[in-house]
Amino acid sequence: MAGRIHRCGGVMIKDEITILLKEAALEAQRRDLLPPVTMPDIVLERPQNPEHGDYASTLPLKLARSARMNPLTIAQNLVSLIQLPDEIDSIAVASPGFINFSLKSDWLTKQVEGIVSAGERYGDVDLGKGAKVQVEFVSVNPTGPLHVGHGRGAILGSTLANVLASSGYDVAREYYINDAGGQMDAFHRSLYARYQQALGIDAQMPSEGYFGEYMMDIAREIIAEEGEKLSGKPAELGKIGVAKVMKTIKSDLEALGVSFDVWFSENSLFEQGQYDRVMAFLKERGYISEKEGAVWFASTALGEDKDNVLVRSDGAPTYFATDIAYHYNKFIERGFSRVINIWGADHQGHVSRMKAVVSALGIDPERLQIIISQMVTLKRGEITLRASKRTGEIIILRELVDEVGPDVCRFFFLSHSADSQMDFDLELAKRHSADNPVYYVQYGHARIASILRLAQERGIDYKEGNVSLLTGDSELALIRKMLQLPEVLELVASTLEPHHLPYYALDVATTFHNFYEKCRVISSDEALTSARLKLVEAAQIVLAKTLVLMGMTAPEKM
RNA sequence: GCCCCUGUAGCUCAGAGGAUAGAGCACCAGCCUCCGGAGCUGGGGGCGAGGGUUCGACUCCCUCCAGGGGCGCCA
Repeated sequence: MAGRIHRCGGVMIKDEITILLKEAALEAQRRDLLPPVTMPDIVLERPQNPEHGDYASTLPLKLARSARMNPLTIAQNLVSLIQLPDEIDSIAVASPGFINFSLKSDWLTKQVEGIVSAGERYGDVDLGKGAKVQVEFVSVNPTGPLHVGHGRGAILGSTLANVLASSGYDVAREYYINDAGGQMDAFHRSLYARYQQALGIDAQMPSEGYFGEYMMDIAREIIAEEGEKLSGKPAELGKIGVAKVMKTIKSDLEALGVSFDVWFSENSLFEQGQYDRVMAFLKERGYISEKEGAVWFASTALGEDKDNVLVRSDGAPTYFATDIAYHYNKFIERGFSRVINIWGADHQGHVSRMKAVVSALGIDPERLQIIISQMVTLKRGEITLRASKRTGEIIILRELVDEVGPDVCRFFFLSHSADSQMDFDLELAKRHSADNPVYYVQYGHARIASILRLAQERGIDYKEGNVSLLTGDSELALIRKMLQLPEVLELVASTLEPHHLPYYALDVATTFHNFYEKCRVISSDEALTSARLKLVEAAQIVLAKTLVLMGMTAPEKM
């Protein structure tokens, strides 16, 4: 049993210490060493200064006020009640009221075995307990190729989905295809105009149409495949066009390493009757009103600034209306316990009314989490490249991926929090490609692979390696860093902030490179060689896992 | 006018109310008889401004300044 706890690494020991503290606090209250005040949440921190141990608690500081006691006294009282478990080397009290825990180094070294035997499952945590969660992302209208902002959402979503899957959730990755509505209409009419023009007929582009050059390319492609037979059949032509655009979108996403489990069609909401059911549901509950010839959702009744149109006076449902049906489908008909949507900053205004409507549907709005990723502006040196599909000045995602590669793309986008807007300077990205943090991390992995290759060539079997020989500072630092992986996963999964991953990857690579500099792995000392090879293998597992979660490659050679 | 996001080192960004605010790049000075130098070690430099809450604020609240986005019977 003890072995199992060790195998799980940091999270387990962290939880163990938390329980220890809580019990000590309760015991202190029983013994009147602490007044019967309500207990705050016990959180363990990772002190930045290694002299302060592996974990620290500020519980005494938090209790001081309500208990009307000196925090140092509380700390000392608590520590006196804690029995030192095997894993812990020492518990120290530090001013003004910290309790610092240091892990035993032979416990630390033993964890290397745990990492190696867990393999690629190392770091996984069971936060979700199998709960069904949907991550919906990208969901771009099939009216043109993806631009860089969409790439950001794609990377965010796919990484988040990876992390949630490793955190015990049953994850579904979904792309919502807006294949209905006004913009689709504009696309059909634009394509038909281009089709006619390509056939030498003088046709007018609709004013709200799509002027990008790709529209002409699609029209020519269709002519090459189908000839003139689609003249007079704009609907049929549109269908072929949408299919072509979707194919491009899929392949652009694949180039970025992004895939989906479900491609959900907006049209299907009408075909399956979900749309009608939801509207009836809302009407029954009095959320629907009619004025000015249109049908409205009474958002103001739910605290919103204004009501929103569901059905336009021309009878066509709005995007909002179909989105309501879509979310009804997600929560009620498909039974997701949590839904995470990743939207661009231009959809920010949609957030609160969507939450309002979800609660109108009788669903706890907390179950809908919306991540807004701020804008991306692409630059080439000082020149800002504006992305707009309608004007045709598109900065295609594919162009970026082809220029800098998917790994650089993913790492770069991931290392910014979704809340911060970002500039992507193509020139800089290319100029810095040699001393890029991406390569720093991947180089670490390749270096490890090379060491393990050499060991194999020399026929070294390190299975029996004795990890307790790993007592050097740089060796223990590497182990400590590796043990943080489950905590990082927990952090990312609970905050839905994948940007912590690249920073962790950088940290692991740094501690590994540092270890490599200080410790020769393959040497004449056979016992030490075996022990260090085990450590190196564990480091490879951690680095590879982090890279894979980020959707990046873990190269054996560079 | 209202709403959302942002302001941290020369640049690009991290920082779950806690101890001496971190990383990459850039700059300066060092490190190769040996497993991959795409590496390692050291150095200089920073929380937009002002109030407040707190034992303690980059972090929470308010005001101001600056930048970005949104306020359609578009999506």
